Amino acid sequence: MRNYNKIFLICCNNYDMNYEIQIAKIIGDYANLEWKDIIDFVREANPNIDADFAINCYTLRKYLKKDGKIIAKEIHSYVNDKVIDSISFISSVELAGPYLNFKLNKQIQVKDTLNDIFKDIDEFALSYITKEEMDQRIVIEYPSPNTNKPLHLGHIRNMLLGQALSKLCSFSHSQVFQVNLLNDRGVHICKSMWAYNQFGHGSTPKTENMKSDHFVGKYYVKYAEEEAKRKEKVSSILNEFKKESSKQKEERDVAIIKTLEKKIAESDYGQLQAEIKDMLQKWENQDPEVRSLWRKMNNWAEKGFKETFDVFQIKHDKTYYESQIYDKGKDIVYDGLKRGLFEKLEDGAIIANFKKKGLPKKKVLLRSDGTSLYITQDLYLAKLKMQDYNYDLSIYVIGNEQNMQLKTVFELLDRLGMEGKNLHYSYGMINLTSGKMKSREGTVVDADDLVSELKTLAIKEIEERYKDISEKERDLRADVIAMAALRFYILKYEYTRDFLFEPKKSISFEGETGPYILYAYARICSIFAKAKEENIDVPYDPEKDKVNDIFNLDMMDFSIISNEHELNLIDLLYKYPKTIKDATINLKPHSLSRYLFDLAQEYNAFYHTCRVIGEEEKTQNFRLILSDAVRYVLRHGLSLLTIDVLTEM
RNA sequence: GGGCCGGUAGUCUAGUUUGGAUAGGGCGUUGGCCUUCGGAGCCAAAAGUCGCAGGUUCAACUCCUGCUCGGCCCA
Repeated sequence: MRNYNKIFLICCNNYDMNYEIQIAKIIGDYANLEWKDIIDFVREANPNIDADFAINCYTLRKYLKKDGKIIAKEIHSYVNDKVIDSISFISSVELAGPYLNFKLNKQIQVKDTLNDIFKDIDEFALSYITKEEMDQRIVIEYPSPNTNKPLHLGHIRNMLLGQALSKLCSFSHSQVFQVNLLNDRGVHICKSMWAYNQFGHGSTPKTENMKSDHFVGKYYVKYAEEEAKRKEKVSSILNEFKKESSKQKEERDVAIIKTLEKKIAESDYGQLQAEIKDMLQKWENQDPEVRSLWRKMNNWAEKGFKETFDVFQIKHDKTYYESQIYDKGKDIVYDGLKRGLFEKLEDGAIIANFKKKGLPKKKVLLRSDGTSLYITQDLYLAKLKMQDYNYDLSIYVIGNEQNMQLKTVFELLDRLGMEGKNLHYSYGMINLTSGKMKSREGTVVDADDLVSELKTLAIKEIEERYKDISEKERDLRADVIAMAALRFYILKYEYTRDFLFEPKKSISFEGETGPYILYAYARICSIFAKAKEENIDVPYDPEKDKVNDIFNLDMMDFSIISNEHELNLIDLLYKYPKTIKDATINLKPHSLSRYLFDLAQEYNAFYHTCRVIGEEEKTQNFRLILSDAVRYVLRHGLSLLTIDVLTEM
């Protein structure tokens, strides 16, 4: 005879209130299987069914070779005849065709859930994540910008995703190392430098009273304008050249092409290109003048980035500089060549060949003149990260336009026998109504500008509601609200998805938004403040941000629960650990965002139907503690998304 | 030419990893709710061939094949 008491004991253990596992164990006992074989088939019941969990017994045919309906019938009578009396957390099991519908004993669920939340919310939140899924060493690289222009909306998505992953992973007890790579050398920065030499006249961010990275970006735009102007003058020649050189090899007229090339080179446009190339050359040759200007402009860019990172509360453990590593990694390539992994072409270039689908047929790793490429540096940086952090997992937060590039890098690292897993966290592009964001065409949404626009909007909203608010308090609230709006807006989308940014419509403070969630939070606090005025004991004092440990859950009577909104809230609270697991293990911050919105939404529904203050004491106490549980979970979840809360808004 | 990703009401989107009961939200539209704890809110209604066509299955938004449209990348 199987030992049901054991199940009973586990169920009563507050550390293990995972009802799905308990149900899987019961079925496992019946079918002589491990609960792990069954757990995936225990699902949350469809919302239109009056039950908490359901098993579709067709799914069990894998183990029990019978018709699903017959399996359901047999398990149903087994559970009802032999098990249910010894199990307290299930109130009933019903049969519906192939479905077995389990209803929980709500009183037990409420007590277990609230107990776990207040006992240790971290432990509660992590209770679905296994030990093996924790305790990893994870390097997360983001946002790795170029230093020739300020950060834009695309970087915001990158930063918020990288930051959310970092928080989620370190919350689940992994050691997280956040690193950044500054792409501080190359043609792009030379262009800004060139324009500064032309038009800068020794000005500085200070003399122009500009944020320093915007100052650098201004010259990048100036360069682009200048280039366009000069290009325009030779546009007919360029077109001719393009036309001729795009012809089939046999049809091309080499003489014409050479003449056109010469004409272009002699034009202002050609001159400009030559000057940029020359500057790049000088940079590589350590020319003091070029290097000095380069250092100056990069410092401005980096300083500006840091200010923006501060606004987003981003801190990196380490910053790598492309200028310090771009030339390294050659040894890795030579070593690979020696080991027969790569191939040397007749002209001296070293390449890797691929046969796999989704990879290029070949990739040059080292040019014939021995100079390195981006990919050479990528290999070196991976090695460097391993030296620095000895990681288990290295996450690259990089847009999906670089899918092939990253896939190639990972394949090479594999081939070279580098240990540690690599993951390209490949997020989707943000498009504008006008199409793609292009910095040189000025169609980017600037990160700092967007933040300040949102703040202005938030200030307006606050002033409409509070005439006499102090400027300091107003700005503080506007700050929290604006950032909540921005963060939630970005983090509510599934990360792989491209999405459209419409400035006026996109970021609102109503509906499915960050401020909506903050509003629910503030409402709860408002109830507590009001209760306090009426000398009612409250579980949380919003004014002092202090938890009052006055409610003894063991002494509370949960038999009064009957309202569907109360039950919905309990269900949602119960689901929090599952959400955390999905967000953390599958690296999907948006599940957490959506969950928090659902919880806020359900609380608002509850709020409009159920009074808290002034109800009969048992009900009032229960609703106070339930409200506080919601408040606590909201705050906990929001903090993982780096969204602050307000007790008043 | 090749590879990868996506197509869900007027519109934006969740769900597809692991097939399972009546496909969830938001915005917008229409109509209600302020002498009750905050209207940045709540309730209700209208709105869907889940891109198209096949296939697998007792069962397909979900898996497979082909097509189509869009995005990105490679040559």
